[in-house]
Amino acid sequence: MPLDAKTLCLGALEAGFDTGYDIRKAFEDGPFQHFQSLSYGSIYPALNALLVEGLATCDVRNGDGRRDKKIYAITDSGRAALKAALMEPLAADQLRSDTMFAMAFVHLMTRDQVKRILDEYARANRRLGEELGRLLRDRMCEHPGHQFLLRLGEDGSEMWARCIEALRDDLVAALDDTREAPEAAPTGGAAAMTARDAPETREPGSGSRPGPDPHHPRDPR
Amino acid sequence: MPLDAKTLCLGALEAGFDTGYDIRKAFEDGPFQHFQSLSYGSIYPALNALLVEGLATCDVRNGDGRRDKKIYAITDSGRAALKAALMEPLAADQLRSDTMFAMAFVHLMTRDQVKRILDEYARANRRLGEELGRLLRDRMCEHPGHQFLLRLGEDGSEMWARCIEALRDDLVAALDDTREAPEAAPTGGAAAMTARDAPETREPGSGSRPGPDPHHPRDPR
DNA sequence: CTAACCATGTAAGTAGTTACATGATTCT
DNA sequence: AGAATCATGTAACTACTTACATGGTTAG
Repeated sequence: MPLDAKTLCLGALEAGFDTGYDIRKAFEDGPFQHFQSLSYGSIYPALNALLVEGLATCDVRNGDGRRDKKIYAITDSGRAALKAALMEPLAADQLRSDTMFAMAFVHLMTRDQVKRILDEYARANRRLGEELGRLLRDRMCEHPGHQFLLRLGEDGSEMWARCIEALRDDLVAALDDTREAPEAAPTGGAAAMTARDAPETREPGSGSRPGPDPHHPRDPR
Repeated sequence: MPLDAKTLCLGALEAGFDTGYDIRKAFEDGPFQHFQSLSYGSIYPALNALLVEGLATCDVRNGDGRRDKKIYAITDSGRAALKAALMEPLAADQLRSDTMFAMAFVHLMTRDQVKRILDEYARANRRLGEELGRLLRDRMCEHPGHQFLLRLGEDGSEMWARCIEALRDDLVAALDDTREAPEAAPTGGAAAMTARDAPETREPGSGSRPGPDPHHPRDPR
């Protein structure tokens, strides 16, 4: 079973996000953005439930004039509950990618449309990677867990973008072939194969392909 | 807006899955498994809606003795509707990874638990990659779109697994450091406390991360 | 002989999201 | 002046999932 809103909020509190507003930001632009999502409508009720169950406490700060601010904090039993939730088997990842689904129907699109979609998609992934990287470096992250999270987000996004770009050209080429030369083309051939091989052949070093190469000049300091 | 159940079914029909049962398999074990999910409760109503709207037709096969089988087929206007859906801006990918979220709280876990979770996670991803690869090769896929989908799924999963493995060892090492060298903690609450401390103690000099080679020996093979 | 597979469907439940209501403050 | 940010909360809605109901067929 996937982690529910309460557990997610507990985690956010443990991570140092201490108001409803702040928690939402953690899931919107913060360290969790790539891996979970949660909106106000889930957060505030969850927070109240945590209070009732004694898993969190709340300290109301009078914000002179502006709306009162509720500072939440996780309790020991809250931390125990979080721990317990992490102990039991974690649900498998769930991905939903309309773009990838759409790619199953390239035959209904123009070459240019396919190219545009894929370019945009790769760019979006790269942007995400950069944002996570910035997050990692800007507020220099003490926390090994957070570092891990952000690095993986960064590396994963970057690599996914490279994958897309690597196979994009093959796809577009194949499209041209099947459309312009519906019969003859043996195709797929060279370009496709080289890209294809990379992942499984444990080639020594030659392949410049989409291989995992998270070697960004990560701040060797 | 994400693609709805109707559009997803339309796509499955276009891809050649022609019964409700078959469509579910396409999302469960088939080419879409990695990118979308859909269950009976959505599929059958969607299929009926498509019939009503003239986007699909249905041919009832009498399965002597066994339950009748309904063979669906996409119509021209169905194909047009699918095409139209793919034309308008596609929703961004949405990932939900409880495992990655959990990694933000490694300080609440034992070293071995972290290792176990990560190993299992990497293995699961690798399995998925292999399954998609098998799918790609077994029923040799004519279709450029399907090929693209399966290849990306395969490569992506494999690479993600590698990423995990590459950063896993660093994480575990960092964990050992911060835990084993807590400045002379009196330790009232045993292991839990020492683990707890890590995040806020802004460790002064040392830095758990030795500068050189922050990650992945990167496949020195 | 039992488990898994084939095959369709529905009703009830779930867990969320969206949009709204409210309002001060700070940036452009 | 207007937009964005800070800040909390709720009610209505939505779109799906789960579990059930049904039952023949095939493989171990």
